[in-house]
Amino acid sequence: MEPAQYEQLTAEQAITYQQELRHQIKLEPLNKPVRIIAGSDISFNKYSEVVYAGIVLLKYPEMEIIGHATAISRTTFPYISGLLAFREVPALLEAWNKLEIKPDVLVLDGQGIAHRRRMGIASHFGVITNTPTIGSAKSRLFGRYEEPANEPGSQSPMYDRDEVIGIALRSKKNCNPIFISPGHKVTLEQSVEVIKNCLKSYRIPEPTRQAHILVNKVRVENSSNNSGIQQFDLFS
DNA sequence: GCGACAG
DNA sequence: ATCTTGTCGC
Repeated sequence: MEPAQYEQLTAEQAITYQQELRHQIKLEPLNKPVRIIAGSDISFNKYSEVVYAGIVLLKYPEMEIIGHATAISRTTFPYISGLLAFREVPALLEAWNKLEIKPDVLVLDGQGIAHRRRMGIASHFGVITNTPTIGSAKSRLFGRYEEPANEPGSQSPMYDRDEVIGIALRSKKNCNPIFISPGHKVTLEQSVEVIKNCLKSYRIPEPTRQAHILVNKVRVENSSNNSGIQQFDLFS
């Protein structure tokens, strides 16, 4: 199924589709060393169907920005906990297709396999694009965990029954932890290692933090003109 | 039925 | 997610 058709799905059909996609997830070690990493995010105005998607490319582990791509799209698929991918993936894919260079791994703002059906947005995007992905969420969606110690680097596993599906990581002292889980084509251990190497002095890892800054800038610069799509002035 | 609930 | 000023704590 094409992401452009997600709009037509009912919540029930979306769940059925997740059940099919979950069988395609491969949590294997990364093929090659990470040289380029990317972060993605979405932004939108409240009550608006217009969504601003963006992906930022950075050198790893320097975290130097080397490029980006954005896309302005629309969606009517509502935000439903557990079905986030159906609302955000279509726009993210548009930005993804505009990238001049594809990263060795992509970090998405949300869960990977730390999801009831193991199909968080990171796993979903990774499977349909056949790309290594990592989920880095600001809050928990699913899974049980013990609060990690209040010390940078402290972590504790997230469980579904007796299965480890992610880790709660204290990325910064006195800040709530972030939730890391592999999306596709990467292991949980590598996911944690990569994210740790992406941390600066902020709670959020650089790829996702920069993507967030980018999409908000694009939104503010574009939502002033009522069209929702790129506007060009004839002559000037 | 009640509480939880990525962005 | 977005709307928003000040304010508490390290």
